[in-house]
Amino acid sequence: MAQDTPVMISSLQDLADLAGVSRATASRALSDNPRISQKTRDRVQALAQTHGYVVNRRARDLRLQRTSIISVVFMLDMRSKQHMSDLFFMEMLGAIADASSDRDYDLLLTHAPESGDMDTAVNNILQRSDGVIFVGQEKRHQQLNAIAERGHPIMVWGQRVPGKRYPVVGSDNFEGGRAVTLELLDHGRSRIAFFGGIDNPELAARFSGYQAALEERGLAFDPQLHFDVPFGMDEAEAAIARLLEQRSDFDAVVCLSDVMAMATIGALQGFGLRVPEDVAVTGYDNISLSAFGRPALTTVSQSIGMAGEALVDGLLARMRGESVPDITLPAQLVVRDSSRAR
Amino acid sequence: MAQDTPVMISSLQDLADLAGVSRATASRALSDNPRISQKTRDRVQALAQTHGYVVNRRARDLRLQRTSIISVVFMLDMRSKQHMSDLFFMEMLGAIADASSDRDYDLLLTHAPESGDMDTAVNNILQRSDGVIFVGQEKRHQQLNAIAERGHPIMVWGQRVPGKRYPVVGSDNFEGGRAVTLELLDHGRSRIAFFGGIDNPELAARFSGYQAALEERGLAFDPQLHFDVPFGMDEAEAAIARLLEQRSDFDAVVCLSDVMAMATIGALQGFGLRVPEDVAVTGYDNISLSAFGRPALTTVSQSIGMAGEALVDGLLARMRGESVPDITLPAQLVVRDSSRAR
DNA sequence: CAATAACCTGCAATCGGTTGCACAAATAAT
DNA sequence: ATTATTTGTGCAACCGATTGCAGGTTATTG
Repeated sequence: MAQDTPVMISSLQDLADLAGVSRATASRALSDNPRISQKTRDRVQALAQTHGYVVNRRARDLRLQRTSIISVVFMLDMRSKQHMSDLFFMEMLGAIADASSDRDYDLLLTHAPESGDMDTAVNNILQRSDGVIFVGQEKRHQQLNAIAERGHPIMVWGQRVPGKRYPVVGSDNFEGGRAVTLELLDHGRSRIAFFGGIDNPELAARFSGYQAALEERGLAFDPQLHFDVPFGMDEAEAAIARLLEQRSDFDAVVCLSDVMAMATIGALQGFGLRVPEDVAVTGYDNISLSAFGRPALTTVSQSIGMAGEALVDGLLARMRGESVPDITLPAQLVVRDSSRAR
Repeated sequence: MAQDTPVMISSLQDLADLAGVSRATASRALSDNPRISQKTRDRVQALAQTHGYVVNRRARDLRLQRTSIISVVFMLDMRSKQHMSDLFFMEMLGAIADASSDRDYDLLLTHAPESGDMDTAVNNILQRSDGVIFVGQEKRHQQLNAIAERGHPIMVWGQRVPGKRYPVVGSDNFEGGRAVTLELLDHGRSRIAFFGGIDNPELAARFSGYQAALEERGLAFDPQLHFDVPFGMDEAEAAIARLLEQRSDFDAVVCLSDVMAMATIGALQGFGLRVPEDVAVTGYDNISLSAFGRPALTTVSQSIGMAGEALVDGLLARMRGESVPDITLPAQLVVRDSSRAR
């Protein structure tokens, strides 16, 4: 169990001494610099290996004028109570963490500044890290543009909005909204409500997809069937319950998130309606819990794992000064019980 | 003086030049060193303020032989498929992130090494950070002891196991298990099953609480009613479904986690049993979704926010060389519909 | 007015690496 | 054998802070 480790080495100097070379040579040997003979390189590297030497990243970073840290900022809309507990964000964080750790970058979690003072907050963040990934663009589009224009490397998870100056990775929200609506339309539903605010670009795109689907099937969009339901579960369920007392002239509901869909199902059932027999419900995000409700949730899967990688790789490219194309990941319909009576 | 010059200052040297003092004096002025006259301190600090100067943490850390980073390691049991998507861990991460950011430490997320080679992994982690918070001790108790004995600052979210050499913060798992069982017993249930493996100290403590409650009410513990259900939702639901085909001679189920409880409710309902009328179900963790299932979940709340603070503060104390007492946070019963027929 | 104490401030070393440049040794060309 | 190349290493400056120690002012005292 105790593998006999020889001398404990902590600095490059120690390693150099041990190898009988200078610090400079040792450094180059470790980084496979071709100017160092193969023999020396091998010897130094072997020595480093057996003595468990690893470079001090802070020292290296200091010299190289970088930090080896990527910041992640979640742009949550506090007002609407959408917060970290929204599982989608958590799963996204996991994906980004995996990707950045693979690429030898540390991850720094940061709050989005609640109020408007984004600038100083972002400056602080940038001083501590080499680049920033923003998850969600919310209504901060202008601020993101300003940051990008100052030349700071950033990537954004979000939607391609016109006039943006930063690269985004996003899923095809339009297509997702369209697909889920078509699924309902093509299985006998005709009065399809849409639950959720559309006050940010991603949500607006899903809403457009919903409208497009209706149109494709020759149905007119009825503004009465769009309800601005808050994101938080508590508020959502209460709001939906209130809504149901006034009207229930729909046979399906497209929800903006899985969490909201679960709240909706709860409210419907509490109101004595059966899902999906009386009202079909669909979610969005395909969070891991969505398969386990009663009924299991029909939803749209965003490729979160791919998103994490694309965001991190894109950011690294930005840091190298390269330009990065926008990426749209496929949104995939996942059909489960909540949309179809068996 | 009162003239604002938006000169961008990046190094301490710049600031010193601007103030007409040496780097040394500027450094001391910023840290309120009493050896610097009040007048000079004020002037330098004001200058730093107006020019938006902030120290380069990497440089400072290098000099001070530290990193200003706290690592968090989630000790997930990969075998049992309990993973990051378990919401409890996510909420815990959020709490730790908040606490450490308040204290000006960055957070480094790390995977627990899947296999046994914990030592080198931990060495790597420790080289990058000043201390480590382990969330969950699993079966790694010995390894944690070894790390602590080598003098590395660590804190563990877990249970006070005998012979441990590291400080823990945990919730009162015994009391939580006891409380939830008593709740069931005192509302008419008598054949109470226990779902979940007890192969780590925290879970074992909950199980002990369950047994203790039975005993208090004069009931014998029936080993037949303990089922080792896997943690992952897919596996859990499948396992429970299989189980139900063989037997259902119980009127209540105590589950080890909320996620597992949701799976259980799904399986029961799928089997045609009503919850809570036929079988009452309780969870553990009080994750934010637990209030919204049908029925809403009776569960035990662990004070995650407090836990995050206690873990971070404890770790900082360890880093200062202080000794830290174990902390047990209260486990609070949260009664909802899943345990009581209305 | 000179001597001593009390205060401020700056010099320079240090943390642990990376890298431009100079130089010595080995090899190739004349 | 001498000069021109190539090749392998080392010297020393640098990244941006902190801090022990010495030195220069000013205030206090005899």
